[in-house]
Amino acid sequence: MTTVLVIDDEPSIARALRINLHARGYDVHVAYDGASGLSVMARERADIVIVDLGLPDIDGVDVINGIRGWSNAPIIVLTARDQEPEKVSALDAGADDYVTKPFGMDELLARIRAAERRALPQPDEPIVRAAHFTVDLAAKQVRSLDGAAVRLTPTEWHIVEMLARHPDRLVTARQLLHEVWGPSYDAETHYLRVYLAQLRRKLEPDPSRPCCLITDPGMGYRLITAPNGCVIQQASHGRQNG
Amino acid sequence: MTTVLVIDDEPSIARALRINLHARGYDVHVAYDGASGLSVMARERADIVIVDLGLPDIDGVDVINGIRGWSNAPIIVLTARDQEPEKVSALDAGADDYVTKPFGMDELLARIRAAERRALPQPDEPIVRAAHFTVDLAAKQVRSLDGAAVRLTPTEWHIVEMLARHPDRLVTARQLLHEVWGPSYDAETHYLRVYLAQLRRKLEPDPSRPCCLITDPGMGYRLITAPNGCVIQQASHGRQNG
DNA sequence: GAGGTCCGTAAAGAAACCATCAAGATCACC
DNA sequence: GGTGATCTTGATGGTTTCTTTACGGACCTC
Repeated sequence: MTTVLVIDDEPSIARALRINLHARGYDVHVAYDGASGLSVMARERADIVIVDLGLPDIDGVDVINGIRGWSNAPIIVLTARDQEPEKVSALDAGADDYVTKPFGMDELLARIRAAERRALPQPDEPIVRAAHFTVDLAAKQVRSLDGAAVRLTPTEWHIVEMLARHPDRLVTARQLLHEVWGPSYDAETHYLRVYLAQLRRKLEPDPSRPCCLITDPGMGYRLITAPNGCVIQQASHGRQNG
Repeated sequence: MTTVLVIDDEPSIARALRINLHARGYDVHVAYDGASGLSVMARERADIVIVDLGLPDIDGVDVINGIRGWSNAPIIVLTARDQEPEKVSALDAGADDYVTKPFGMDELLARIRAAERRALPQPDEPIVRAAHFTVDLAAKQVRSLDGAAVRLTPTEWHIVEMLARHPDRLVTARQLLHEVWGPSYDAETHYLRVYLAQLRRKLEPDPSRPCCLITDPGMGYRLITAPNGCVIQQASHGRQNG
């Protein structure tokens, strides 16, 4: 269940928020000043914070700073102050959104949903496994099977990345040149020969007999992936897992 | 460099955005209708999208849906429509923020910064361990292995923080410059060389042979993490880090 | 089998990039 | 106003990367 912390000293607003949020399945905590807001946040670890700027004790921006010191939970400012400098300072302090009173409850709820959605973990980019190396697209890194990082130049990486984003599929020379060198290099197929040879020297056990970086003569290149349980001749102690 | 795509059919708005964003170091693309907006997005992979709802061809919500089909880039709606149902449907379609015209440029820029900030990864583990030091992201402190705090200048910390937020991942020079010095410093790669040398002097046992703060020539920098209790072996024969 | 096209390999100069030292500029603070 | 810390900028030398040239082999066509 998503927990929302409301920090607002206006009882009517706090009450309206508690009722509406609770009706939609949120777990709601309410604090009526900044100090108790910070302490409730520390205790309850709310998933989302809604904070007024005009609190009786602490300035709202300091509340934002206090939370941002240790939490990345989305913070939505809900306040009557509508001057631009206040919006800017609140947002730059770490607030995620800024809604001015009077506000529409449906809009606020939609903004809460947007904040929730952003907080969901983003799917990671995959790691593409070939028979003798792996391509980690997120880390921009190629590792040999023993886990050692292989150093690639920017151009080399760009080519491997392009191939790894289309595993086992044919990538035409034109596509590669277009993506790596730009639209006016479509005819420089020789660049590819030079760089593919370089990559095979770095990544293939027998560069003259490539088994991962394959040439389709007249067509282009493709990166052959290895099935997960793939048996490699040596490197038996390895930790390649599913 | 952060790339912003503006989809708006009002020339005056589009022009104002282009000028202001460009002046702050963003790379700006402009599309004047939904169809070309979607195609520019597919081609340029903008980091942030600003979209009007009242486009001449496609409805803005459909533009949002079209982008959300394959991209998680933050989308900020900038429109004259201020009815609540439209806000709700745009936000629920996947928009991250909703700003109504007339709008303050400073506020919009602050909302863009907030969207950028959210796109930074937030590691769940607040302490990142490298072979010879640890980075405590919550406490904003670097400690050497014996537990002594290492004194870093604000800029030095900012760089270490950025690297530690992407442990083992490549961080490009542009990303670092953009985050630490601001959007208009993307070309000042020399700053990075100076500061990385400084950091290595403070954090690496042999600064001329870094093992934690690694340069990938032409690509960027990387903070190499160590598993807990890892014993570092002397560089045996080779010279490359693994 | 001659000729052409495509591919793989090697190597060298040019260009871009990086590490380092050090001095000037700026700022906060006393 | 002086002082120390920090940030910016310049200069130099070494290294890496990119581009280009050259050559030999494989394959297909005629």
